[in-house]
Amino acid sequence: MREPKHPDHAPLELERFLPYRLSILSNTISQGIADDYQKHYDLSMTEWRVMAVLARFQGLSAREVAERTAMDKVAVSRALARLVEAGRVNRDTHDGDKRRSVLDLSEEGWKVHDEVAPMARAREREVLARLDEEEQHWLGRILDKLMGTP
Amino acid sequence: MREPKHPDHAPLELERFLPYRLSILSNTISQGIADDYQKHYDLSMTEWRVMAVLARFQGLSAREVAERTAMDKVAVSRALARLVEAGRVNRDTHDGDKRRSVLDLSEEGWKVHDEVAPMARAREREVLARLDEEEQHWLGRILDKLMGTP
DNA sequence: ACGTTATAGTTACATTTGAAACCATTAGCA
DNA sequence: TGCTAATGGTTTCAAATGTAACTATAACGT
Repeated sequence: MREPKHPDHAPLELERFLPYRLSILSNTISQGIADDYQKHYDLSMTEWRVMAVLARFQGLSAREVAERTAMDKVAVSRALARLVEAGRVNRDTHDGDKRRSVLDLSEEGWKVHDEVAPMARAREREVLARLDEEEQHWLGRILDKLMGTP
Repeated sequence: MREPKHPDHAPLELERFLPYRLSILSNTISQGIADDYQKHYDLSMTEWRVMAVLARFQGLSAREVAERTAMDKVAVSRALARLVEAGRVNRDTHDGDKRRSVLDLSEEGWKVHDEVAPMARAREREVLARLDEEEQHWLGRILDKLMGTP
């Protein structure tokens, strides 16, 4: 194999580069979880995220869903179209503002949620199980800090 | 705002869910960096990753690039097509195995690399600067562990 | 040497995603 | 009130991506 050397150019070491590593790790984990339900429930990751926030916050508008999922409104619109079509989400119109929708999981939606959520949690535990107590603690703290709004 | 409550369903708290948080963080950081060069250099993130590994390892084949970037071979093929077209990468054929290509950054490619790499590194530093020494240490250790192959 | 299998890489097609344009409705304000 | 701007949401079109099929070359086993 060739030598990793080119002194006068200071090449980037991709495999030590934080953004790259985070990207690989994140994709690996998220894809692993998605594989658990995508095929079996015909449910995309974006759709699942929408369902997850609707499980916690009932009656949100599409815009509010977008905020809470960090997805853009087009993605949310599309996810909702499929979810409503599949009978997993009920969509009403807001009284007094006909632009807004009022979203909720349907019975069927709750059923899916109650099966997928434990799977997702189990996967999270598997990942965390690779770290000891102390590392888990620091990870939480680091994420809080990096994702804070200073 | 509505109350986050639905006791008999144990909804997932997305904003505390590790895979979700990692995904948001990773996308925010990577996109921030990409914004630095995408428009200005007409260079996609995948193309940049290919250039970065070719800066470190000269004469790789496309398959080897795929391995080192964790991209699939189709993505690499497409990135290379554009990079060669743009005159940023030289592609030769391997002596003794006409299937393999032998890839290197061109003069022009090095020029781009030498401008983009410092920008990327600066961004990484900005992120890390939000953590203190100890946190940086733990982050590195945690990533090593989570990305290891046990 | 010859037929089979495997590998490197590209192409074709379908699906996903993103950006901008686009309705419909509401808010702001003269 | 009536006009303009802003907002919620969908649609449209182009670019990005994934999967499978394909071509060309090389490796393997007999």
